[in-house]
Amino acid sequence: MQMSDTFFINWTTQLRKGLLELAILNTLGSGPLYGYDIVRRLGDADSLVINEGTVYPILSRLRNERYVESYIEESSSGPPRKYYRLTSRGREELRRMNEHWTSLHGAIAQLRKERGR
Amino acid sequence: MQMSDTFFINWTTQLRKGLLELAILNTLGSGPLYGYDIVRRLGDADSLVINEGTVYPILSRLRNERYVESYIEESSSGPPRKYYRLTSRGREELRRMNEHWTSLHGAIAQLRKERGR
DNA sequence: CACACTACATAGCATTGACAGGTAGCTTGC
DNA sequence: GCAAGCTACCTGTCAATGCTATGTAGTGTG
Repeated sequence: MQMSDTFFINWTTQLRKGLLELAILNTLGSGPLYGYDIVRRLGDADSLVINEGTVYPILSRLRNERYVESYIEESSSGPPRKYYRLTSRGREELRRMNEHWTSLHGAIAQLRKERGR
Repeated sequence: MQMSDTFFINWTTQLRKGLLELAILNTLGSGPLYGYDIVRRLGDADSLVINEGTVYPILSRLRNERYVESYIEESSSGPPRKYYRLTSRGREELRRMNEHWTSLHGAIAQLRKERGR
């Protein structure tokens, strides 16, 4: 790591745009989760560390689009939790997004291979 | 394709942020290119189609960071071309960016796998 | 000699992620 | 019973990037 990494840091921030939506939907693929839990789950991967101020706006957008739906559930320890669950609409959209993501990844891989064509 | 694809289209746009920089640097990995040529080369991949209004600002930024340098060359057909070439600094940065990209891809792949853990 | 294509460049707009800050419930210790 | 700390959710402001539209100009073609 260098001292003046402004460019790199900024770049990684930009790269997350859109990607976080995909990441969150994919975590919800394994079952309902609440916001704070998503933060922790994404935090397992260094490159996806996130905080609450970032996750809630995304969840709101996803709910507005009806890709997820939410319901409140009491917690035995701590305040009540708002769980988010994929709708079938959301599952369909996620499938489509994962496809696009795969295509993007393939395109980049192709460019890297073409070195010296 | 549906009628109200606003979300999906918007999402793909966001996903390109940062990614285009990586794509462009990777195309330059195979040798100097001029802007218009980069537009065509990226256009080979559906998911990376780009136009001039997008590529030139990016090239400017990359030059400001001294990741690329440019030189003018006359063309036998058409106006003179401004070629861009990776600097060694740029090559180093590209290596680092590709690493980060790989890590991100791995993280998403992991989340997709965890379905039903 | 108008039209199309090549080639570069800039301005304004929309969207998203980061950070800071705010509200409130629950648990633990004193 | 109450202060401190953790859990949990939410909002506002800011910065950065990509998109569209637009402009300029050189070269080739019917």
